[in-house]
Amino acid sequence: MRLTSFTDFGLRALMRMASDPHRAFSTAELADEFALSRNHLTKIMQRLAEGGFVTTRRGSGGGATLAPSPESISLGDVVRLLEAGQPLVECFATRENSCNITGRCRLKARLRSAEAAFLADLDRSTLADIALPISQMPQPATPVPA
Amino acid sequence: MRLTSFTDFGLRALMRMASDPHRAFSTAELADEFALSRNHLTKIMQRLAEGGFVTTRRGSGGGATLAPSPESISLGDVVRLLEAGQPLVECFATRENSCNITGRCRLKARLRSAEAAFLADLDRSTLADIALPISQMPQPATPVPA
DNA sequence: ACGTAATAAGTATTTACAATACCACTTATC
DNA sequence: GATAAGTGGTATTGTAAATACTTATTACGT
Repeated sequence: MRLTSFTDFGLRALMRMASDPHRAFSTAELADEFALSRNHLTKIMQRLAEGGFVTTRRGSGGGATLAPSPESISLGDVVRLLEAGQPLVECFATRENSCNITGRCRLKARLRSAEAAFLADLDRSTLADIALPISQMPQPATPVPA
Repeated sequence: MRLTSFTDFGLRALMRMASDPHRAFSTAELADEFALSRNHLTKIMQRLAEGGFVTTRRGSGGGATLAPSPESISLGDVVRLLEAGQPLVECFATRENSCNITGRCRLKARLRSAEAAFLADLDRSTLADIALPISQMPQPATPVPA
């Protein structure tokens, strides 16, 4: 049972951004914190922007900012967005799956139920509950003045 | 959010075997039903055997048989076994993970809780609840007599 | 009873594929 | 012109699966 790294990093980014909801965070800054390539994180941010969780702005002073308030974003909603199109098991995916007992299978319904329970549990928390205050962040490497 | 194919096929195999709990199923037979290579399924069966869910016997007339009764095997237990060592997110895996906020992170606990909710929901069902009667199986290719 | 053939699990190695991540480059905004 | 998001392509890694081979056990013919 595994979430994609997209979801993992997406949650971390939002957790970080929730600590200062009106500030714009550049992908460069966050990527540096996560020790991840900036372009890779950019793609994750795009998904978050598509989902309406953040707004992005180019250019100087730009970056990504939380769109709604941290209290109004449930963890379940974030996971639903980022895990969209990620089937729990193969037969959840397409109508053209290899399972030849679709329709008679009583396992599928149980798995769906469990998945729903997972998300429902996450819905009990919002970004506000997990915001990571900046004071608790590890010290960034001090930029050496030239 | 995804289960490994190991878990997927393992559940399918058990579901199938639960329909006739005392019969020995050969990996060849089940692999054929699932359109999967026999050796691959063998590895899955080995894991199920290690976990005590089935017993295997070599040689003619051998195969895998459900060890306990279907009623006493909860779906949660099967998933726990087959997904063992499969971290929900990276930071669940090793102490040497890349996340530098371990300890202060409040996300982790929420994810653990959700994972537990997932398994708890599965625990509400047993193999007996999902057994697929043989009469409902698709017709196997008729063996041509020589 | 014994030896042999057939059945079936177990093991090792390799291959294919998708997820992950990086790099080079482009576009927009201050 | 400097900053920062966005895009396309490519390498890498890890999972999934197949192939080829080995070992164990039963059944059956003599």
